[in-house]
Amino acid sequence: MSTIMVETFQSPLGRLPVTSSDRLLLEMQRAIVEGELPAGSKISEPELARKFSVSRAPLREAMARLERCHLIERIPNAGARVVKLSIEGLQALYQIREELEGLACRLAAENMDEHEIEQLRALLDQHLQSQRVREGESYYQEAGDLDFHYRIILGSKNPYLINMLCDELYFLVRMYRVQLGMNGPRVSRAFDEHKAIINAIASRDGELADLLMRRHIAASRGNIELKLQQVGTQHD
Amino acid sequence: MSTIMVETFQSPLGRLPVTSSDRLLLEMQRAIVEGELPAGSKISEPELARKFSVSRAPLREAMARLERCHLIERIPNAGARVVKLSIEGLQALYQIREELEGLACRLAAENMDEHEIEQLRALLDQHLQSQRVREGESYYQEAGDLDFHYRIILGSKNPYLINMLCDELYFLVRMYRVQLGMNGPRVSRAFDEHKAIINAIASRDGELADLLMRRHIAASRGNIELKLQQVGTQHD
DNA sequence: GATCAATAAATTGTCGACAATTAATTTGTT
DNA sequence: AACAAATTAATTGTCGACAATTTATTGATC
Repeated sequence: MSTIMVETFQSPLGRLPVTSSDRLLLEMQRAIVEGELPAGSKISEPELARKFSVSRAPLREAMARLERCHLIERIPNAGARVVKLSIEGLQALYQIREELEGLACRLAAENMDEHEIEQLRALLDQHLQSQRVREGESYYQEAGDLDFHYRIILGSKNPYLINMLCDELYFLVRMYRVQLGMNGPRVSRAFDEHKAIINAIASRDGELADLLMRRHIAASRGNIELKLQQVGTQHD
Repeated sequence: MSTIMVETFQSPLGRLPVTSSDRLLLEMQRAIVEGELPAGSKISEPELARKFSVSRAPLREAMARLERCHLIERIPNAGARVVKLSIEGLQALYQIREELEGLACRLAAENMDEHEIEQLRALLDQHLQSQRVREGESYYQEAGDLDFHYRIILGSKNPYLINMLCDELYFLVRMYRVQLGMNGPRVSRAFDEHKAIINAIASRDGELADLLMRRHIAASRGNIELKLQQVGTQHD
């Protein structure tokens, strides 16, 4: 018996989108992360249902899942709003991220096989060849940085960890990244940090990989904090 | 202006149950955790809807939330089953728990105020006076052990951490605990470990509290692992 | 008798409409 | 004119029915 293994799903669903509510979820995740549905704005069920040409049933199911990944906040009988980005929120989020992705690195160093590590190296080389990364224009937009973290998390082989990071926290992380951006010298530095993390994993040094990932995430947070303070003081 | 603050919600909802689907969620969580809906059994939407005298709409919303806390597993167009308990699942779950509750302890040592710590001590004293705990019969059933971990997690003051641990992972943890039980000498040892953790938090030693909590959880896991192996070999 | 195809039954996903709750508007009073 | 209460409008939560998909059963073929 031979089955054709599909490439690792990096879909937020863990599967191909089959139902209406699946498609809605993906579409709304994108819209919120990219700011098309502005942070803090109210979500009208009838309006969105018309916009996407579906009934409210699958829309509400999609919204339940959006709430799960912290992209919207619901109050019973009152409605839902897109989350707001804040420094406190960022710090609380990245505190968790440091811990969990550090753990993911440690586990990845134990559990990733040589082939997966090789693929990860290839991915980084691919990023290096990208125009935008070389010019320090951006990194976040590429499936790039995301994919790098994704693969390490998947490499941990812990289903709960994978679920929490890839399905729940990452959209919010991406929302901060996309709306407050990574650019300038941080881009190439982030790239170098990724390299170092892979090397640690490849040499099966989980402790080091853990440490490097924590630093990497802390640096990334500092970068976004600065931007947040800038836009925060803009409107004073 | 004076507002009356309600006691910390230890409701899984973070609020009082207002809607039908809220009540359904609580009821089904209890039923699954206590094994009334047996592990691995299929869930029939029409049947359960009749049983609880509601339509399928709120039932499906409750099921979406049950999936979120890993109590059921759904396959699109195919149905949902109650999760099965396994050693691999337990290990993956407790691996996360060690990390996150360790973090929670560290943060709690920083962020809990004196009053909260005092309340926590009072809670433990209360447990000690409980008949069942003194006789080593059980600990898990009390809101007891749960409440202890709950309060520390709440004490971390990190909303994402609180959400992940209290709303998502804890029901599965309780399911392992309730169905595979804690009894015998482990009960009083667990109590002593709780005491030590509080002391560390009270002396603002986050590092120690972290360490002690990790050990506490690891010990608890070992205890459940033994039980799982027993029931696992029973049916061979 | 076993295997596969076709049909039938059951279950899930989606829809439109109604009931309950909340928010907005209007009206009346100070 | 400002505030409060009552009414109106809008939104959310729930329901029953239909459509699409999957599972079970039946029947045909080798």
